[in-house]
Amino acid sequence: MLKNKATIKDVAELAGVSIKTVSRVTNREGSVKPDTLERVNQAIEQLNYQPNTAARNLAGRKSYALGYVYDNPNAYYVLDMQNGILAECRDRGYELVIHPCSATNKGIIDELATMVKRSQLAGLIISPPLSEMPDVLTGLDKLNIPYIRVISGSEVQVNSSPCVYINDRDAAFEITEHLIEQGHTKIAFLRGDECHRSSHERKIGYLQALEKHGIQSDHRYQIDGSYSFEFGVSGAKQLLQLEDPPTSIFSCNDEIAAGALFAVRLEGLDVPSQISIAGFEDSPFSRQTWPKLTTAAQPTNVIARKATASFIQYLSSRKDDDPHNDLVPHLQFKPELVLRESTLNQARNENVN
Amino acid sequence: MLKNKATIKDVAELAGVSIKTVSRVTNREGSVKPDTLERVNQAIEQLNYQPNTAARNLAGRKSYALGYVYDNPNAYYVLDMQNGILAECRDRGYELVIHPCSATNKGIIDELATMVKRSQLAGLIISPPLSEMPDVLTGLDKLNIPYIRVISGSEVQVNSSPCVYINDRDAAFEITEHLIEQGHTKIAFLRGDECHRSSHERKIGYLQALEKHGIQSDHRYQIDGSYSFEFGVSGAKQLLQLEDPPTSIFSCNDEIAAGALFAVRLEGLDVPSQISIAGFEDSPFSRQTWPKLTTAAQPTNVIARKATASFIQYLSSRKDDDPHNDLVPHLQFKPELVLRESTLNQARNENVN
DNA sequence: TAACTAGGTGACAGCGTTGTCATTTGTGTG
DNA sequence: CACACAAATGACAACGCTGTCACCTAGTTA
Repeated sequence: MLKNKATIKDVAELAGVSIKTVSRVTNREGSVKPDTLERVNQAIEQLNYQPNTAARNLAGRKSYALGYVYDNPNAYYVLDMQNGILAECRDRGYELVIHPCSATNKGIIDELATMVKRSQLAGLIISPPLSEMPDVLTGLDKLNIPYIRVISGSEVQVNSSPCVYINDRDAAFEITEHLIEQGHTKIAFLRGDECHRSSHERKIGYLQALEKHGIQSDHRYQIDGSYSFEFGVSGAKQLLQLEDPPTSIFSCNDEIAAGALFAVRLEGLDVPSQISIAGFEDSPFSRQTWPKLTTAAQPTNVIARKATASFIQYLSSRKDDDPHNDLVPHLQFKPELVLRESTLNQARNENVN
Repeated sequence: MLKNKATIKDVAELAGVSIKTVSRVTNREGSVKPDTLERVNQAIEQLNYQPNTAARNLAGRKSYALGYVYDNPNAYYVLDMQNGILAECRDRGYELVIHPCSATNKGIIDELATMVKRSQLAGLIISPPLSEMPDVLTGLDKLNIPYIRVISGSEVQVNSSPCVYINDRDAAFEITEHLIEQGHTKIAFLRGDECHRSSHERKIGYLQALEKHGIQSDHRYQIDGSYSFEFGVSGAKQLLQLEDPPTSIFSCNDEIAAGALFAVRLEGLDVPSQISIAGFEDSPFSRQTWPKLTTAAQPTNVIARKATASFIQYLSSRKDDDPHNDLVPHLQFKPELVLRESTLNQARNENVN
């Protein structure tokens, strides 16, 4: 296929040194006299030598590959994460190994361990819901596999592993407050999957906003479900059948909101004049409805990139014998409120695009 | 937990064979007696053995890594492809390097060449629209980089590179014929992106069905656009404004169909009793509408998997000095008609789930 | 002067797998 | 029964690199 590349031997021969010395140079180990260094570098340049990664990995030492582990049904989210991670990896000369898996799989830890070993991964990047499962994390800790995780959380947990916190709680608080400011007091909440921490965080934010504004929390308005269009439809239907239905629905994500919107419009209600609907995530769903959805934007791509950058930094600086250094990265992001027509009475816009 | 991973030696010992025989099994080289094979496979399973990629790459002249190259806005499609490829790669002990890129980028060939070299890839898997761009293909041919591509096409092009053909044409024919059987004669067609061959193939199928049944093709009913929800909305609106609007709309994919469905229902029309709508692809969109969409299912995951399997087989069997052997894989798939409520007058179902 | 240091350097043994080629086993033939 | 020939299997040397450890200088100390 491609040209046979120069090996370390060729370089050594040309520079008149042993292969070990060449290795010292390429790995910046030091202990090389300046003029030897010069000669070797010249030979490397002349032959356009690039160390063979396979041989390098085989022979031992660290690897230049990360793994991205996910179990998330949301294709948009996963691809956004993946693209962000990939962008940073390319920049830093790292490889990325993708690993979709099933969180319910009992042998998940073995599976991950095998993969890490096989591909000689330097560490793992883990997104929800896997990143929020204690068993998985302690399993990895036990095996001493480094990882950074993205989770839903409003506060940094000190002394824990590298982590990126998405402050869903405060963002949900803001969305709810926005609805209250629009004059709503009967605000329903459609919650996503039990196993996603974001479901709970967003609900907490919702409840806190109600409390702050002295609105009684009403259990009939709070329905638990899953992050799906279908639940949005059924949840909204259930709400509308109440003798005193809500005037607004805050859905735990855009997919649910799209379902709710669909169901509500089928009942002949106008959005937002008769009922307001808000989502969360700023996924394509939120723009592919009419009216477009008010939501909270989490720039997943950017988050993934920054997380990856921090993680790489962390990996190369950390000492194996000193796990408790102060360089453990803890990033925080808060999704931004995005106001659109689905909750804005005054700003109705008939244009779908 | 198995900190020390099993090597080929351990497997060989447990199975009572030489390491070479184990290698034969893991690489499906053949020349292994059934009962030996059985024993080795059992040992592999028992030890949870996974070949070390670094060692393989080093030892063999070939590499055990593939690249997946895509430039496709459809997250569901990309992820389906990716998961399928990945599943097969895992089975075969191959690594996968993901490479999202921009088809409009002028230096795309250089970009791919660099990546192939850096990651020592054995070959590339390419999906539309990149797989349908002649410049890209000839560029890769020139560099002698092996690839398999997935394209929309109804006929095998002999003497070309490995290829997977998705017979969109015949499937579109069937969908159109189904609409005709339902009594429709005013059938509109909303076409997707110009640069996707599938747009054209599906339209050809549509036209052929009209012709076969003696229905005059009407240009006012045929609108070109893009694979997006927005186009579905605007396209449908445009159709409904005709003084003689169509009684059914065949959309080039589910996203367009979902948009069309949305627009049509906003106009107060009932689906399917007043107007029928069909999509294509069987994406989640097709199930997240009400009524659910009639569509054509292309099992992307399976297709990706089989394509990968053939490609690996091809790569390991092919001789560098004999590029024109008869083993060049040419797979064909035809999307299956999926009948749902959006086109079935008799079978209306109020249940959204 | 001998002994001791430390900075440079090289010889060599793996790392886990595949390729090559030799060897063993089985099968059909005269 | 011996013989040829194919199928199945194994022994062993790569593959390109790093880790270990021994060695060789000079320069320093007592």
